[in-house]
Amino acid sequence: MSAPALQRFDTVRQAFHVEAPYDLIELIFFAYRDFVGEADLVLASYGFGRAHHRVLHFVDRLPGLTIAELLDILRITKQSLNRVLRDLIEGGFIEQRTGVADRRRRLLVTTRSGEALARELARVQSERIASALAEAGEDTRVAVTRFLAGMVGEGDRAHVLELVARGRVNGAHR
Amino acid sequence: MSAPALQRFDTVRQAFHVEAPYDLIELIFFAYRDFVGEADLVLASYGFGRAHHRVLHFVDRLPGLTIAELLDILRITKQSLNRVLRDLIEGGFIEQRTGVADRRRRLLVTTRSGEALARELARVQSERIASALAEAGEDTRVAVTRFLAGMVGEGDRAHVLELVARGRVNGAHR
DNA sequence: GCCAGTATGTCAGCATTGTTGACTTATTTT
DNA sequence: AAAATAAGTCAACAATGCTGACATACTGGC
Repeated sequence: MSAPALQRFDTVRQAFHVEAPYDLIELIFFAYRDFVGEADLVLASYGFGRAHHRVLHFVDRLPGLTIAELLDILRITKQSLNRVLRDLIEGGFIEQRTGVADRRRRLLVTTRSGEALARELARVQSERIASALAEAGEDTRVAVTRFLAGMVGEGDRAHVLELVARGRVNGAHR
Repeated sequence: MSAPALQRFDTVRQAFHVEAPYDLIELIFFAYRDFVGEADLVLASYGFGRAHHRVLHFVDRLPGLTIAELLDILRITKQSLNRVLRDLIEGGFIEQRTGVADRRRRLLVTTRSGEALARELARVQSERIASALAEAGEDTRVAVTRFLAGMVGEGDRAHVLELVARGRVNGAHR
């Protein structure tokens, strides 16, 4: 919708007292809370937190990821990243390799145990997603995927969709 | 699905190398990041954070909420809640009233400016949801609602759905 | 009316994960 | 050789979780 069109819509919405989708706002909160909460339990037994999960997940999905790319995905500072990355490297879950074309770069890859943990976390979350999709009806998946993509900021959406697709390809090749 | 049925499903899944829904796992991360990120910008101009948003939101939606109920919704400790609640009360966004039936209880309600801020935040988030739904096709809403409800932990789902419904009723009455 | 239980508030300390700012090192590009 | 880039590090701080301990006010049962 264009900007003027949005303004007209807004006027109409106010005139008719269209209610905000409070049910969805709240369900997003509760769904996310439980979605990440279950993984947190697994992580806690390794002494890790959510930040470690995010790093491990994307390194597993995008092997050879550089620090700069990871910072861009997570939108945190390198100081924040370094803390959790150090934990993962010292724990033997992630390894750094020096870039070939550019030796300044650190290419991140999971070790065997890093991959195992990443997959275990993905499995837990997958099961919750699968059961939610099953309850909602299997044709729900396309709708949900499109909805979630639409929730991503417009400026970032193309990039995010490209990353998600890149992850799929890598995943299929391993 | 029953537990033995899930085990059989798992065996089949492994045998056929069924991929986890990595696209959805990642889209949930990116969608949530941007969904709350936009509200964070508004909150920052008031000197508030996400924790304040959650408290303000539920007090606005469920006027007369008690501390105990709020703790149950947010799943945090009373010490954590008290810090942000104090900020909101001192800032004049939330008021406490003594319970009538039970004078130990503190019934929480938003002030005029608290209501205004809560509605402003809800408006920002509503617009993102509305545009995501519009892009995905309007019939998506039912599917997304069911999916999100299915993502909530089973033990909590009935309670969550009741809360969401209660909020709607109150909202219509104001 | 007393007493156990409940609802709330508060102090102190700590962990995780985010931030800014400043600076270093290694490497590539110009 | 100089400038730009990729990454690492130190120090300090903020937001938001946590545990444990204890205080206050009120209710409900006996």
